[in-house]
Amino acid sequence: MKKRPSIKDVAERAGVSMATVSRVLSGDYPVSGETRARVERAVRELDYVVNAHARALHGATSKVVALVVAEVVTPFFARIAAGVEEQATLAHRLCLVCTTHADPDRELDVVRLMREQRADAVILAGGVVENDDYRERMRGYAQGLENAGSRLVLCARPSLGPDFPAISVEYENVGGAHAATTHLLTAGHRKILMVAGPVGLTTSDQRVEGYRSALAMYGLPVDPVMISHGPWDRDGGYLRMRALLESGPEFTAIFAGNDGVAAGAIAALREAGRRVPDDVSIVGYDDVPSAADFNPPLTTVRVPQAELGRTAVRLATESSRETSGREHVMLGTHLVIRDSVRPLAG
Amino acid sequence: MKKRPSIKDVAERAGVSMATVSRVLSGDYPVSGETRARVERAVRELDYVVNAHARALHGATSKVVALVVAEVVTPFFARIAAGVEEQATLAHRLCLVCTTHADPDRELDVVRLMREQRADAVILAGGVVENDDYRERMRGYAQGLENAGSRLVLCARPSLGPDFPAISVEYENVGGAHAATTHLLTAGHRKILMVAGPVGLTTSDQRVEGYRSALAMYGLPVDPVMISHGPWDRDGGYLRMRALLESGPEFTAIFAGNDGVAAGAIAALREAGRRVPDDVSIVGYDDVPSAADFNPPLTTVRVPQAELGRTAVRLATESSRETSGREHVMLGTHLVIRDSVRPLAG
DNA sequence: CTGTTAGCGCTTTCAG
DNA sequence: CTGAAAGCGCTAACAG
Repeated sequence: MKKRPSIKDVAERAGVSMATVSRVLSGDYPVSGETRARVERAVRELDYVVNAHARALHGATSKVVALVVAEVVTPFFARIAAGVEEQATLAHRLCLVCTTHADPDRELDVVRLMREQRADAVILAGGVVENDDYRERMRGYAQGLENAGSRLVLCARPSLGPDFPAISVEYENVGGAHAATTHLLTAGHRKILMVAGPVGLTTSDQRVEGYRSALAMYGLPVDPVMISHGPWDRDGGYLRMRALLESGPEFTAIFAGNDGVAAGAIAALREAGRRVPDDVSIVGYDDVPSAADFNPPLTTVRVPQAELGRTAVRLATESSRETSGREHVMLGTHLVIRDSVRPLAG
Repeated sequence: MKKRPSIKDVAERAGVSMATVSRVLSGDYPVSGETRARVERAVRELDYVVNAHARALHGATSKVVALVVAEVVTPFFARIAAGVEEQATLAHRLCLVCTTHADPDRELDVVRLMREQRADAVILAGGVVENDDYRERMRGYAQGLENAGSRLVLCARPSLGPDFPAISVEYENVGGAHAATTHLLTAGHRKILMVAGPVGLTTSDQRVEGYRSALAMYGLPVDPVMISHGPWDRDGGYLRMRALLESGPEFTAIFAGNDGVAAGAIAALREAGRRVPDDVSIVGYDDVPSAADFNPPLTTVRVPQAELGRTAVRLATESSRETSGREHVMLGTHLVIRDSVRPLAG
């Protein structure tokens, strides 16, 4: 295993100076055709590739954008990641992906690693528990990243205000929940259970807010027992629905915090002999790719995850000095009507 | 935006030499407690972080593993990615993700980028069309990567033989298909349609092979018209099933090349008034997370994607000089029985 | 234990 | 158009 060739080797082989090699490699510089050809041949013969690190030592940043998420398996994050990767490629950037498992310590480590890498942008994606600790942490990141020449992007989570030195890309989370609930309401349902996520998690809280506002719009009171908080994956939905069925309030419809919860709830409902949608209607959130294959096909709220990811990278890589990395964009959501909601009989 | 501090600034502020700073930063070196404290304080006050690039300029590689896949949204790849990321983190590596959209040119670009980055390992994951061009390309990668000190890992695709200088991590793809088909056979089905992927794609071809071998084991002939090749996503499954229903052979069961195809096929079947599993049984492949929520819950083959990803990284980061990056591991698959198969009536 | 001094591989003035 | 030389920020001998 011989040592890999450096620009010096190429220069020697081509009989030119290192500077010349560097010039033909970077392209944008007048070099005589003959010299260029010789260098290119040497490069090919040596199978030479530049050392990105040596190169990055000069410029301020390093042509990579980093995506930091809690985890990467759920369709929600996978689709954000796909959008980020796609746009990063378009912007001639590499895409680094890290997970935190929602652990602030891990997040701290990861953001710092990204600083070490001199990433152009660090994209923090997904809901969070938005307490003081969080805000302070973000302020620290923003500062550290900013005077390292890279930008912080908050994606699929609330903006921290127009004065906060970060780009934000949100989606109409509250609006989507409002629309979902309204859909149930217009179908005549009044006893609507909301099976939400953990208390405090922004994504879930906003969805609860949309649920509340829709009810309010109909002049209906919000009964706290109709809102269940807890883990919002399939298991959480299944377990909580089972408990609710056993000793919970009456209901004719369910607004599930996300499609995973909806899947679990449907399974529990079916086990209990309640037919969906004949006996109980349900709407989900996120529109995971398989929502159309659920039984019944799930009416749910489509979230533009890929677009969130793309936009995050686009803003981060294009943002001009004027805006100084403080822009804020809000993407829309919309209800996808399938077959899990029925007008209330009677 | 002032310039970011370098190790020199820290040294000055702490009143020591750069070497000393470097030593306390790397940790593994005797430094007096007092000096260490002073350096650490300076680091904190300056909010200093090392420059990973400058550091990487010394060592041969750069603590990153790269994952190269066709795309990142489907659960199959998302789960491999999750495994890779997880294990990379354990091995104190960063995880770079790139997509090729199955375009060889793009793949070439990406692998070269990874070489520029001095990645420890480059993991190529997912099925491929295994022609001469492919083999030659891989040989080129392996060579380039090898004498750059990093390793090539072939993941979820066939090994290129024990002499090929790459690590391979496969799963029992043929075996899983064999088991799936046998499951249908033991339920009494004889007219089994195989809705496979594109001809030549290793993943699909192996599944067809398992289908054939199971039939052969039962002494049954393999009728070519019973095997449909084409795009193997939900749409492909839907469209092809519709065509098959209109003017295809008779069948009582279906072996779908993957769960997406199964979902599409089920949708088409239902539209045509054929009940699943009462009229036709079906088994899928991959066991996507939502397979249990399909209508009916889908019997399918579980593939250990996360484990494939983890193993790929583990072998790449742990492989010793003796094995010289040539190991080959095969992971198991198994049938997950749910509710989409019924014994053939009569 | 600590400082000095070479580079690592590349880009970029500054001179030809 | 091309070359020489000065670093970029860090680590790794080599001396104290």
